[in-house]
Amino acid sequence: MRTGDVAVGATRPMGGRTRVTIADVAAHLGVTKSTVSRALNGYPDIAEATRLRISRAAERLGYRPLSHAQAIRTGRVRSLGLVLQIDDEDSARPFLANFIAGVTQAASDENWTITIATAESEKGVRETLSRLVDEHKADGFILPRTLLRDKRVEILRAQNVPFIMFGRTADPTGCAWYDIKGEDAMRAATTRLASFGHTRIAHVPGGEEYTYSRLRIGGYREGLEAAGIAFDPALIGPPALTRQAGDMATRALLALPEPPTAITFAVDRAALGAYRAAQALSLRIGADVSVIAYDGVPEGAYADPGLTTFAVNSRQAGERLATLLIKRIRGAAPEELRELAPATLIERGSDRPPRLTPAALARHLKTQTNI
Amino acid sequence: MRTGDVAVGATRPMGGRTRVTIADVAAHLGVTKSTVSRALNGYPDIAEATRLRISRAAERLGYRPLSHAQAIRTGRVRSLGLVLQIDDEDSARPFLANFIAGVTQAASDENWTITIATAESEKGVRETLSRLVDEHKADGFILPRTLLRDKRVEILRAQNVPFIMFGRTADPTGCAWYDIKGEDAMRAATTRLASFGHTRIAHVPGGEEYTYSRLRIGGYREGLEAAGIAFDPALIGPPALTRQAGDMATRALLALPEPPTAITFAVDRAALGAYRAAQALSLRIGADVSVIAYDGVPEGAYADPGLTTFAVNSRQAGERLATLLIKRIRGAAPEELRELAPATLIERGSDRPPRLTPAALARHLKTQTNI
DNA sequence: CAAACCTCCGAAACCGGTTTCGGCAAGGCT
DNA sequence: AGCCTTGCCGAAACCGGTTTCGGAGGTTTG
Repeated sequence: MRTGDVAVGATRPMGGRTRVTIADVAAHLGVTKSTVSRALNGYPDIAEATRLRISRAAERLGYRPLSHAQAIRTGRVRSLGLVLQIDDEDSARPFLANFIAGVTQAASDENWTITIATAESEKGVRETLSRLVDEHKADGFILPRTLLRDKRVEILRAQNVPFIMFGRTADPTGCAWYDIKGEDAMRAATTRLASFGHTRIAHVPGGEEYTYSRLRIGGYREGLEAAGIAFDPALIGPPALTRQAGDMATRALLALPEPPTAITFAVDRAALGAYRAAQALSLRIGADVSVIAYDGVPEGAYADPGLTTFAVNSRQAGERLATLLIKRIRGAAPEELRELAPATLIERGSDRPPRLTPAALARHLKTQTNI
Repeated sequence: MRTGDVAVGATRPMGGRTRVTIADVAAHLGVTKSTVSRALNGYPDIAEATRLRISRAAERLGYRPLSHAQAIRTGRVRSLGLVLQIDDEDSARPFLANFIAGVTQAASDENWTITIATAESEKGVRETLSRLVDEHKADGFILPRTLLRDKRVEILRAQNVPFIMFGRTADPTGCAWYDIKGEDAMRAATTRLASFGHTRIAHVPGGEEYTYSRLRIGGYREGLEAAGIAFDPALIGPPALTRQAGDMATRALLALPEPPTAITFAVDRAALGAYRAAQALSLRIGADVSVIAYDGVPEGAYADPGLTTFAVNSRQAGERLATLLIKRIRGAAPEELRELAPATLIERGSDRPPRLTPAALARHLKTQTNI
């Protein structure tokens, strides 16, 4: 085939003109493939002059090694795996775009790529994860939404595949992770509310199977202690991850004999449910009942009043996770690859000094609901 | 190495126990690699009995071909490429999770994977796209957010790389696409408003560089015509893609001597800006001014009153795009790979019969603003 | 019964890289 | 001068698959 011949239509599977291979570079310079390979990969037994000559020629000829051709010998495909669970309509949504942006950014800085897959259930996630591992589609995996006991970890550990978790776990042996200090956020939220004069402060946790949930409850209790407020188990509401559940949890807490005048939520979305509950009970968020939550979903800004929350920088999380994972794949010990980052408070209007005492609030609620 | 030997620590780059290769399967059966390969890939010159024997053995031994090992000879990595532009804070966000879910679902049904990358600018997108093409990280690409004249198309066409667009384009030669009939939606929105009794109906288009924008304006004009309303160029507002821009566009339209009592928006997010404008002008959406938009973002449901909109099923879009692209990669002609799907109307409270005539609305507005 | 054809599979080349091994030449050491 | 290093690179094997080529054996045809 002469140079300039170009496949027409779909004759050639892909890539119009023939690729320039390592053999082309070698022939062009009158050296062997092996020399080119070693020069380009920084082996020590190549003369500096030769290395320069080769890398310049490679550059000029536009030589790009095929990562999958390299992979067959090296066992590295230069790709990071990410298996997302997309179940209920809106779970991972706001989080996702920035997170992916962060991950891909860090990855492409090292000239790696991301292989992404989704599943609808935990079981589905494990199955796709296994498949990707079997077919070696990625050199390592990022595990979002870490559970207290996470079967994904068992799978990867058994196959000896590098991974990093977004979130801590119950059994940390051999695990690298990046996590946000949700416990600090919840402690700060609680002391903040206490400093406003609240004495009955409730907490609505997230999903029990998640590690973060336990941590945030811990932070809440620390906050109470720091403020000198006795912990009341009744003020731990039922777990809530959705608006609907948050609505119910809020109603349940307000129905207590001595209701809270402030509620901390482990999850923004649940906190938005409190707005609904408040409206139904003719209560005003940020006056009759204060709210501080965690996540930083955009909807919080559009609520009325705006939701005060501890926002996580998910773009940065993605970036760090990717860089740490690459280090892990390159051999770093997992114990050295653990990072914690703070959440940042976004003050809006949902947390204010209490307008009523708990007792007055209870009386007020009695007049509203006619049960 | 005896069977049972397992690499400890990070000795072996990945995959604890040695992989079972095609040679293992062949040896186990006393045939050659080539026979196994042909049997598994459905070549016609393998006896049915042999094929069965081989595929059963492969199954039992847990043999999984490495796609990158196959790729080196076949030129196919069994991966779909997706380069996302994540620029302004919240552009692609709600769209993304479901879209990716759809794409990955369809891809993994065929045992393909998705290689994803992001960039912040159009230029960045083109650069990453070129890089992925050069390194053959994917066999074909999905191009979201098609522009009227799209340079990504030129890049891929030049390299003869298969692709499919989410959205139509000005020059369709050689292009496969999937798109939502936004023009139909806008026509329906307009006739619907007209049927409510609105006579002054405005339209706020999306970004001018996008194909859809032009199409939706066309639909709007068709709707006017069908309702027997004369087109008034003054009622085409400035393009708006964000809440902020939608706010401004709404104010501009309402400041007209004969203001519209209804506005159609090419984009939900812009329509949400109208709520702000209305509040500032003491107007009630769904009474003083009606609104119908397009996209189906979740925030629309939480607006008060809820935003009536034409929602696109982005999960389905992802699914179809992936399946069509795979067909394209397998050699189907692009002309046969063009699909249009309808948007579905979600009726909420933002579109109602007008409470005031345009003249009365204008008078009302004069009393509000003291300029 | 030989020639011509199929059917089915083995042998070997091939894809584009990496890595091992060994050898040549120059330099250092006694 | 002879020997031993050391630096540098070529030759060839290798990775895990796919694909071409050809040939053995059985079947059909003339």
